[in-house]
Amino acid sequence: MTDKKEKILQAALELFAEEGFRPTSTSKIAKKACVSEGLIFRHFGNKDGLLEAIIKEGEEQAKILFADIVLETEPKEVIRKFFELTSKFVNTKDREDFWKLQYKIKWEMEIYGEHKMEPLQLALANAFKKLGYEKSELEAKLLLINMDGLATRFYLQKNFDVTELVEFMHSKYEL
Amino acid sequence: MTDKKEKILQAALELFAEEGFRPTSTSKIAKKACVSEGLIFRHFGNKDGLLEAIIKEGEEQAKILFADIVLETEPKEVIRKFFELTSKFVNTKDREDFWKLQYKIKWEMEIYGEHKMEPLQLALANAFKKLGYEKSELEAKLLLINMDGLATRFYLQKNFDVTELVEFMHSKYEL
DNA sequence: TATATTTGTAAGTGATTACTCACTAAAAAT
DNA sequence: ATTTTTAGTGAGTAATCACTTACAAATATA
Repeated sequence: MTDKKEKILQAALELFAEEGFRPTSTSKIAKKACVSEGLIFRHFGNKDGLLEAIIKEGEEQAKILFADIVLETEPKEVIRKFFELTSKFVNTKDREDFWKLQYKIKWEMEIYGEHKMEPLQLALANAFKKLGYEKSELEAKLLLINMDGLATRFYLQKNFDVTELVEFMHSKYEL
Repeated sequence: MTDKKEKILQAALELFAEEGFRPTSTSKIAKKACVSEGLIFRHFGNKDGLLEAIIKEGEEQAKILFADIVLETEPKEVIRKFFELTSKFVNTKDREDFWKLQYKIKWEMEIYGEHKMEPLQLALANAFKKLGYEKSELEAKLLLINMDGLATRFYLQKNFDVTELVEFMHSKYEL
């Protein structure tokens, strides 16, 4: 990975997260990254290839975050760690940009990618089952949907207080 | 409102909902509506004016849907009618397109427009208070966030069963 | 019926789009 | 040391973008 290639990825991540994929032109990315426009196509083939590279890189990080939850056996800890995720989504500017991009892409391309959340959903359902919840699968589904709603607000509504609501949500479970 | 003007609005609504605002070209709208491209600018000034006209038209319908909930005094009925909204969002192809567009626009333009939901949130908070809920405002906020998550899944995930989850959510309240 | 206004079109406009091409400079491999 | 491969550039490309303009047809008003 050369220095300029990394600069392209960084600039593209920021611009895609800010303005979306299609509205961001390759010339703008090149300008921000201080490289020639042609270099983008040398390294990534086309604009879609650039997006793929960004998503692939981010998914590696996501796997690490998810692994900690999925490998947890203590049910209460599974729930707790899940809620802890919300703060990790906005740990760094890069991570915040990446997750914002994920949602932007979802709405722009109209693909949800539910399979990526499957291990997380299974881990949650199992935890709820252990805790004696009746409809553990639905409980897990609902929790994931809550996160989608939370993300929607967090990324789109200015001055939205996440922690207040996360704590409230957390308190609703008998832990 | 001439026949062709309405055809433009209809075509634009469908295309904006499908592909988003900026990625949809005025020439494509004109082609779908079977009118000359110039007519779009005659009637709506520019592309933004066309979007405004669509949103304005849809908001009139939204007000009617919301009024039924806000004017309800029986707390249990307020909650019930709120959950009933989910089915009304997908009553007709036009309505489904409009609400899908609303969310697409949110992510494309990065504005949430929380003020539009304020009367609904107040009505819900009041209902929860009457029902003896401790943190009624947070309860109302959470319910609206649930709807955002539900919408995200419904519009983006194929074969997603809304009613199953809506019923489950509904059952969680002591009604 | 004559005039004025609105509705509509076809053919443009310059700017921008994703992407290519011909070319150099540097690094790696032989 | 020489060849080959990679990294990088700058000036192109045709297509498409939102939008304009000049003009015709339809409609409303007098």
